Amino acid sequence: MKILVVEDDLSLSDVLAFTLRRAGFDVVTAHDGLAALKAWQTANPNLVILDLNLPKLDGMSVCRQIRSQSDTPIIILTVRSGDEDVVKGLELGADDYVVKPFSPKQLVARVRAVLRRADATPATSTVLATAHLSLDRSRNEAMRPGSPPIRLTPLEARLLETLLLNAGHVLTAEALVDAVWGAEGGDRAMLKQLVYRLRSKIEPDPSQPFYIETVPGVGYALTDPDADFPG
Amino acid sequence: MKILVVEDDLSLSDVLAFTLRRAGFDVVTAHDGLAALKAWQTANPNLVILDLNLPKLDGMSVCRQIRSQSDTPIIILTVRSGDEDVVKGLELGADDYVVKPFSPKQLVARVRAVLRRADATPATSTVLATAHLSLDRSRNEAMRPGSPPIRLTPLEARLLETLLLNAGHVLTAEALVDAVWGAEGGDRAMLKQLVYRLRSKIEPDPSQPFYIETVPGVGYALTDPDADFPG
DNA sequence: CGGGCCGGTTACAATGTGGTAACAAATCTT
DNA sequence: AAGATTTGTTACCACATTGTAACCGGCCCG
Repeated sequence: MKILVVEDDLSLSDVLAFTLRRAGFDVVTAHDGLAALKAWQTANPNLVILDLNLPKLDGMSVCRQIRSQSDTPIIILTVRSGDEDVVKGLELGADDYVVKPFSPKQLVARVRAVLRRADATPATSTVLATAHLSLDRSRNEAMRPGSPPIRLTPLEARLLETLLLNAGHVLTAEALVDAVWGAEGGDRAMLKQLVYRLRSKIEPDPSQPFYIETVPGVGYALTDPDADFPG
Repeated sequence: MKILVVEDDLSLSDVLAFTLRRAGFDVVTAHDGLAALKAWQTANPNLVILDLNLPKLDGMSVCRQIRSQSDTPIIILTVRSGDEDVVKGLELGADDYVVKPFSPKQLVARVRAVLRRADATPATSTVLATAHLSLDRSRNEAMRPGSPPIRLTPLEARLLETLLLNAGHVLTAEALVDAVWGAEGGDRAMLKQLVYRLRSKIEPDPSQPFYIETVPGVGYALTDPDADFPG
């Protein structure tokens, strides 16, 4: 996975590059808008992290340019908080945004969430599975051995996918909301709702969940017989 | 939990160390930038509290250095308020900052908040244990060999976590209250209550506690068969 | 011997959280 | 355009969690 980081503050750019590399990504950097576009064309990254105020060509324009030619996921980096800049960035087609200051962990989490969402879309023959349960991501169907496939709605499928990708681990409500709805929209109450709907489809006895475990005050986890002992 | 305090003002440094130790942390101190880096490498702390103006190597550089090699949480300590220094520190990857002058309680609260945020995220081995008892912090479950897991409430889990982190050592009531409830809220009476509730869940015979020992007039301690014999 | 302090225990109220349900708005199908 | 599906919204209930107070018994100390 290759990430293009566009940030004019060199020290911050370094920190970002370091953090992302340590998280296992390839990183390319650019420090102004024009260089960003050039780098984007030559490096063809899977995701762009984009500061909004840049020399030579501002972030908005870069975002618009990239969006007009592809649907590479874009995460906007902005110091201004809580106002229309953010909204505008998202309107331009950005997939998420992070407001400075932010912690490295937070950024990596967002990057992962966006990438997961992005490559979940295409109808590749993605089948995720544990011993008990599998999900055909191209058809949005959940299957249990010996039972007919169950049709899921897109949101339900994304939720189950996220749980499946972390089978055996507890995911916080916040992480799940992020993974399913992204930065905008999404809410603990809606997650509750969605979990309920998913359970009522895949749990043989919804009143006593077998697959989706609740961890009160924390979140949910998918039961995995092959749960990995720490390593 | 080990904390590295980097502060050149010796009297302040002493106060910090004392405060943090009383709150149940291990503390290592350094008084200039170079010593800080050295101490960081050898002590490998879970969190760094970092003054910005230091002799020999300034705080910014120390921060950048540490950040370039790990994501140990960093809290910046600064006397300058409300200007870009703080922002810059945060951009370098610090996780929080505290402006002097500050109250010890406030600092401890920030430290706890940052630590909680830091280790709430990953799927690291969130299992603490002694020979008799272990705690899965991600699920808030206590386990005794041969018995099914016991579900704990968030507060109970935090209490047990604190005890477990200092297994074999006596913790004062005050330290425990601080650890569980943070700077605000919390009360000796509530601790009594919480200890009772935790005991009734994990002690086979609550009337004769085996795990959680009471030290009258002082606090509580968790029994640890591997308590540190000197060496 | 009696009072007061301390910790354990019990009871209860206030609050929070998750599960369930019903309904409206938006979207997709046909 | 009509109907079905999906999603967002709200409300409600049951129960868990937490905070608060009171009570009891031992123990120290005068």
